[in-house]
Amino acid sequence: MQPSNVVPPARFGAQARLRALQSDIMELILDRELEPGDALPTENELCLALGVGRNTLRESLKVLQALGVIEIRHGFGMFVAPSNFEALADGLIFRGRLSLRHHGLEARQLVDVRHALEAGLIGSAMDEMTAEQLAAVEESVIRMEESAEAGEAFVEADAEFHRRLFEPLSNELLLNLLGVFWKVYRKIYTEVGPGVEDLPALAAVHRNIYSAVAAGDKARAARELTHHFEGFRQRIREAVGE
Amino acid sequence: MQPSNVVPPARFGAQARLRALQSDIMELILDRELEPGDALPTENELCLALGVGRNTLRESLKVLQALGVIEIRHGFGMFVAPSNFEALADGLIFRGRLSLRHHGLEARQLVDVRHALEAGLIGSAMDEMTAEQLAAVEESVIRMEESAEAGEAFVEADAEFHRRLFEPLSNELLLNLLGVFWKVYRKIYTEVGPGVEDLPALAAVHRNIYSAVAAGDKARAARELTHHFEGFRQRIREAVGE
DNA sequence: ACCGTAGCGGATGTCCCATGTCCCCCGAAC
DNA sequence: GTTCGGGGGACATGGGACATCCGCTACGGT
Repeated sequence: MQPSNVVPPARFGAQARLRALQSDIMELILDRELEPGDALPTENELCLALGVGRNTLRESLKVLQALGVIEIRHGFGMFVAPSNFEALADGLIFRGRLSLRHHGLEARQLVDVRHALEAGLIGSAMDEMTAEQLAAVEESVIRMEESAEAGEAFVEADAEFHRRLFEPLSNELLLNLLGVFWKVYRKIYTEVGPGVEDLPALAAVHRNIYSAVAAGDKARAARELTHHFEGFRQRIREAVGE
Repeated sequence: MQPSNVVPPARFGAQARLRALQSDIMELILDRELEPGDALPTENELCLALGVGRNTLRESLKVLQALGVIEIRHGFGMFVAPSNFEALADGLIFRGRLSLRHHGLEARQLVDVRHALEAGLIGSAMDEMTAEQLAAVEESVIRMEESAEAGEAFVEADAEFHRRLFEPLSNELLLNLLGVFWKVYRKIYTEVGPGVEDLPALAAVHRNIYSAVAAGDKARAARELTHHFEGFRQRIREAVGE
């Protein structure tokens, strides 16, 4: 009936079996040479093919959906999906917020990871940056400055600035990862941040980063990025130190 | 029937509702001030508290488990978990393998991300490294060399080497992330790798990295790491170019 | 002939229930 | 005091029923 890959003697841990089922589904996608965008078999067909019940199957399917492996469209079908890190961000944000209730260790580590990523990569990004890309970065800075002058927050321009900074690496996966940490940072920021932000100062920090990049001074660019994060680390310490 | 926080007019996408449920569960953990290791309410209690059926709840729960937010122990209960990136690695490995069927773009990007992480962080790690930690790194290299001489593969020593290299940063989260990319790299490596590995050469590469670190030469350390990855990028190109 | 809409079929979403499995706890026996 | 085994609670799995949604098609009006 089934390929014999089902339920050894159930002697394995339940957790391992669920992971095995996820692997089986991914293996099936690879075996059938499905490409992103292609439809998967229906739930019932998968139940039969994998020899598990619909509930069990759906639990694995949902996990794969959260991991961005598949996309599920209600009433239509399931498809191999392009990358999607949304769920990862949510999980990390949760961990950061959870840690803020204690000593904020993980929150600081999350910020440190973003810091390490950006400071470590800025040099390579500068090597590859074209004049157009540099101009795009400055455009984001200008939008920040305009917003700051008008007293408006500039979340969007901030995200764009950092994205454009690393676009020259032309690594979509890396940009997604940086985007995740940007989002995590942003969330932790609003959690521990002060009621009012010093918008002009924040815009100035980005202006400094830009000018270091424009000058081709990698060491200074990394240093300016460090400033960008250092103040925030301090604030976390204060927030949990109370 | 249910508390009324359910299904506005069901006008929302199904995907969004599932994500909202996950958020609700995480909010509930934060509200009740549960710490890692604490037990969550039972499934039935959560069903009542959140106003959803058990299956729907379980699908969200499994996602949170995969994200490392909670830990489910069969027959005992559910608990707030320490970080766990296992599922993330599986998802990334899948994407890499999937891309190898075509042009290997994502596989190369995955390797590039690991490269960028390690090369970008090695400098900071060297700043913080103590003599004991340096000795531990060399110990891993020696184990590699011994294994290579005996003609045995050294997967474990390899993982340990890279982990010890970045332990000085004392950022558990970052080490987990690097561990994920190590695992992804390893998997892609065995997928496209040659039947036989040049073990002595591989050990020598690590020896070179170590000596650059021991000498305190950051630029050379980053360069040696680049060598470590460059050959592999080439092999991916060959594997998909055939 | 064209277009808008109502209806149909199929697939996923949600839920409940029954049964299997596992784990911790505690009491009894040694 | 230690060990073994039963009990009870909690999760795991499977199946079925019904709700909901989506894309397609066929009908009817213009």
